[in-house]
Amino acid sequence: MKSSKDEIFRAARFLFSTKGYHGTTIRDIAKARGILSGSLYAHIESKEDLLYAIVEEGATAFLDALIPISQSDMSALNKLQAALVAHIEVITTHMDGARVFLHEWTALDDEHRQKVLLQRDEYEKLWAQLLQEGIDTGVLKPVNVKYLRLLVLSAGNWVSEWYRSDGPMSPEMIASEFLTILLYGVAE
Amino acid sequence: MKSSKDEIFRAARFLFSTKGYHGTTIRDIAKARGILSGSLYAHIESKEDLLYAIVEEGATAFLDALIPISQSDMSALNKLQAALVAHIEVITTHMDGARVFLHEWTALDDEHRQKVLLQRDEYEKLWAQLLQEGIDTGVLKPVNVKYLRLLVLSAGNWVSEWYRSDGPMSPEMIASEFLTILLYGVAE
DNA sequence: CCTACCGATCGGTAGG
DNA sequence: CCTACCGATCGGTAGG
Repeated sequence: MKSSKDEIFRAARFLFSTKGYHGTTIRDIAKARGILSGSLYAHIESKEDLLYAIVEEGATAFLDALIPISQSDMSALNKLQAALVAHIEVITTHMDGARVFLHEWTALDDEHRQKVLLQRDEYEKLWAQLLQEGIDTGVLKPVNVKYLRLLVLSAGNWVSEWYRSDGPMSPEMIASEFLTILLYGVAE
Repeated sequence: MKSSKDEIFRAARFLFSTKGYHGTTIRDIAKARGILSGSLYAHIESKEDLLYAIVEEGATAFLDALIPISQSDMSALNKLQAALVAHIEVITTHMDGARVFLHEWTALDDEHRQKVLLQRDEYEKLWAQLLQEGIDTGVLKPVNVKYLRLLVLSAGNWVSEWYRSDGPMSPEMIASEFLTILLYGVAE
């Protein structure tokens, strides 16, 4: 059962992802649903509230995917692999939401932005722990964890800039190729 | 000699980078220069023209840094190293312009966007050639060049999201650490 | 969800 | 670079 509210969110997610929050008007969203702009306010509180709901949803999707992996009893290497697959799968299966989370959180008001940054900090902390575990157990070289985390998440996040669901690369293939290069390098 | 026009460009670069093109008003830019919005039009043609000038400047900075490296007679490995350093230096020394180029080109009108995308395509082609040369001369493993280029540039581009000039990492250190991980991997 | 608006702000211009 | 505007559009609301 898709409610009107769901459809409004879907339209807003797509438009915010494509044209940005400030580049999207309330009338754009209404038009995508075939209604007039004033009618939106039966379903939403404000444009900013709509943005926050979408960004929060994105942040939560990343955390919900990583937390069970982080808490599992897999080996450090398997955790790393599972986490990279999960990260790229969140991006590729929720492209619009992930893109809005990654790029449009700057448009949030102070209070909402603070909340989202706390979620992002938690996500980054879990990744740092996971990589540190790999180093501590001797499966990863003793590199600077902050650099490594930045490199992994940088490459992961940028997938949202070029991934196309109708392209030749599946999420699993992307994650697998990235992981192989990261683990073993490209020097012959 | 800094002209008024230079100062307007500087203010616009900063504001577009921080709040986005659509999130920045012509009055924001004027205010940063201590003048009124109408007065801007003695120096610029339109808001969109200002955006294009800044985005084009960013695209050209990346190309101007890469082309001499690409055409030099360095070894493939030295080219790769020099190209990564150059890419990260363009980002870190022109943060605002690079960020506007990387994120705000979507706000350009069709004609300007096409021109910028041609520059981006050329940049990516040079990188692909450079990596292919590494594979052909046997210094890099025969991995999929497209994946590798995406991984390298993804990690490189995302630097624009977290780099702070007052932070602990210099551009050279970032490039060096990234290159070491990419070449030799992190698996122990 | 529509009709019918509102005040505020937008990018931009004419004439100095 | 300012004064003084312009028409268009913005996010949002009252009352059905």
